[in-house]
Amino acid sequence: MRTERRTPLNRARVLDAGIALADTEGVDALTMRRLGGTLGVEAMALYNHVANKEDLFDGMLDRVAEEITLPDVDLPWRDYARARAVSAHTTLMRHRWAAAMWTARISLGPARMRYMDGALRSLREAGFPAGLLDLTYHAIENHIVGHALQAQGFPLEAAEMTAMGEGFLRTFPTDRYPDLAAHIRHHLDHPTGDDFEFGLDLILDGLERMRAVT
Amino acid sequence: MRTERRTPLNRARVLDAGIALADTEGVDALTMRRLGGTLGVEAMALYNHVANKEDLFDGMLDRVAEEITLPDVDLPWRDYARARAVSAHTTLMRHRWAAAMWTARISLGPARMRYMDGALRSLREAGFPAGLLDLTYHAIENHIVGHALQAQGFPLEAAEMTAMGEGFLRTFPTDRYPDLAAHIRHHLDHPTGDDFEFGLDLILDGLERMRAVT
DNA sequence: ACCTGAACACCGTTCAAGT
DNA sequence: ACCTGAACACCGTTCAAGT
Repeated sequence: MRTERRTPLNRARVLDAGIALADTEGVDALTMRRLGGTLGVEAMALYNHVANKEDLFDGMLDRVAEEITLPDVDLPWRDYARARAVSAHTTLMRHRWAAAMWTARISLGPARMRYMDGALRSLREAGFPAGLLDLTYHAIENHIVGHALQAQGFPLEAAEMTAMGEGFLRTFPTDRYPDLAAHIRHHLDHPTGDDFEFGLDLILDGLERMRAVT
Repeated sequence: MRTERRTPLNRARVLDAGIALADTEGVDALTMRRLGGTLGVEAMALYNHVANKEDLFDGMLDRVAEEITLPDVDLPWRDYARARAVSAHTTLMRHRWAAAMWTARISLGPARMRYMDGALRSLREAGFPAGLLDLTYHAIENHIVGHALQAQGFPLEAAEMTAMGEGFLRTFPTDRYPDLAAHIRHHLDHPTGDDFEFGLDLILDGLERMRAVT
């Protein structure tokens, strides 16, 4: 049985395979050799399509950014900000490894530039003055990334989550840290965790109030 | 010239050396061999004091948590939350590598447990009901971590920052992303970035309002 | 143009051996 | 009790060589 010669690699296929590997096995499992393996190719072949591992991550990140739905530019700023934040949040939940790189990397691809520029434009057109605008943008963005990073510590499956928590609480010094114990128990009872939109609306409400004043 | 026999290693010295190395050279430069080198010891000797690299990071993180000043428990919740958030923020700015691990790791040492338990206790005693309390805690925490992660992408020195930005803007498609370009320019003009407290107060104000209602 | 083999300078970690 | 040498199974990356 002869294995068919695969269609030649290209950058997009390398990036997508990288995302798939990081999604399923974790970002630590993403090595050039393993990534090559999933594509039926030696590790060195990847260097024809990405400059190095940094460039690979930057490319993966921008491809993730493409998955974020940018709202209609004519929406009121609050609806625009809310819709884009929710979409960014959903996307980062699908690709949890991306959270730690999301704002920490300076290198921006076109999709991330569109994302940022659109958000900033919406705020400016809503009348946020220069200084407040940048603070506003970061307040929202920090919440998105902070939440995604927090979610990273938890397993994806609810059952797995419960098992982890039970084992955790068994050895936990509940009497010394009663409030923390209650907090952990709360996480076990509410594994879905819709607290993203709670914090988001808190921020958006505050921003609307500030905008009205200035 | 004979080198004096050093006082034997212990866990605290290993952790502190790890923090110092990560602070100065970046977390990627923190390898067991290099860390051993800074302590005048072979890499393998470290395994007498930390179980493995995971354990090393967990230990370092808890030592960082010790640097956070926990406010007086008798303070009103808003003052407590604000003081602890500002102290956590200052600490994470000193140890930027810690941001990505801060909430993503489940393994908690005693210092982080004290930090979390104290924060949760203050909110509970202020009358936040069970459900709201956990949302509140995360809203604040997400902001701290989100901001720290965002700061990670920027160099520490103002001069270095300006140089980076100038080079960045030179090749930047300003006409295609005018609002993003303005945002970057804003970052260059305000390298200090006191936007942490802006977002923090936004959240705290919103929380106080919710607490008053319930 | 794209891929591979061999090689280099690293990693984390184990373990028997030293003091 | 603490440290080391040697070793193992990996890394990212370069480069000459193959098709």
